Amino acid sequence: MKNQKEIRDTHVGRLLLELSRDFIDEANERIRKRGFPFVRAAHIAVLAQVDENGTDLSTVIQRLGESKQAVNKIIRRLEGHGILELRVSERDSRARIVKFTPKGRRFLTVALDAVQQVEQSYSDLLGAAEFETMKKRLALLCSKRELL
Amino acid sequence: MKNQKEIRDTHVGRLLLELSRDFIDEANERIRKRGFPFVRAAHIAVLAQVDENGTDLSTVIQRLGESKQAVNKIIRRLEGHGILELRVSERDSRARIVKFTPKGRRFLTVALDAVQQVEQSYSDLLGAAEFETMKKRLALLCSKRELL
DNA sequence: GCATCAAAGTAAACCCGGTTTACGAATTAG
DNA sequence: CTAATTCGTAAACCGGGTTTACTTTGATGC
Repeated sequence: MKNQKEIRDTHVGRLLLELSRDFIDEANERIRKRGFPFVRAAHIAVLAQVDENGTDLSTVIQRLGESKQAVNKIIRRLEGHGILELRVSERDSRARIVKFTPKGRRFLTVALDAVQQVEQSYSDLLGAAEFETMKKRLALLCSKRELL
Repeated sequence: MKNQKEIRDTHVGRLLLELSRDFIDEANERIRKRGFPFVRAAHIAVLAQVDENGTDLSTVIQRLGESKQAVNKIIRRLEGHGILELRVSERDSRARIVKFTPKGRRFLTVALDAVQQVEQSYSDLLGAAEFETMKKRLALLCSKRELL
């Protein structure tokens, strides 16, 4: 029989939120130190949807599930930082293709590096085996929730 | 040997972020339907730091780890919605005490209810035993990270 | 007791990321 | 060809966060 206080402190939503913030903060700090001081959480979310060889703006937007205006703002900002570039599609002159610039590709490597480091530090804290099964369950939960 | 695409899609930061957002969205939707349509993620974070019998504003702020101005804004908004009230401390006339109003206490019950429902739905998806061990590991990770 | 310093809270200006409403321009369907 | 749809942009706004600066009150040293 849990009291209110206990629920508030220990429910899984709080744990997930706290850890996801910690993860992002930790990763961003590493990225900033390696020459990209402007990095923000929102950037990472967007960049994760841009493929190596470029992606249609509209599909980036659709994958993120936010309004096209919101995504556009972030992408324009990243363009301003020299990470992304936009080209007009040959197929459809309304459409835009989002691509990494050379600097953007460097950014990407740094970012993925940071992510792996933080992930490793988590794994160290928990032990590799336990960490892996935890991760598998998170992934399972994620995929099941997507189906709604 | 993972390729970049694979890392981007499967690192634990993404899983945590996705799930925590899903959890909050799900809980807030339930809360909105039960008579508190104004609820926002930031409210919940703040309210979680206010005890049954009231808490010093300064300790709420300190527990949240954000600037006092930011927290003040949220609290004023919650005051405007009739959820919280502020009183001057008897001990220190600079200080303020944050308390739930009667409506606020109703809100709290609804919110905790919603949280438990969502948590239960997660547990159902994963199986109770697996869910519990996952949660324990998340909590462990959380507490170890706090120590820095 | 007083001067000084620290702490609590507030105010204002600003930034970032998201929304809605509205629109132009290009493509597709009928 | 016309109509409807899709792609992107613009502008106004909101919520939540920051920094800088300030008042009021309390605590400390002397």
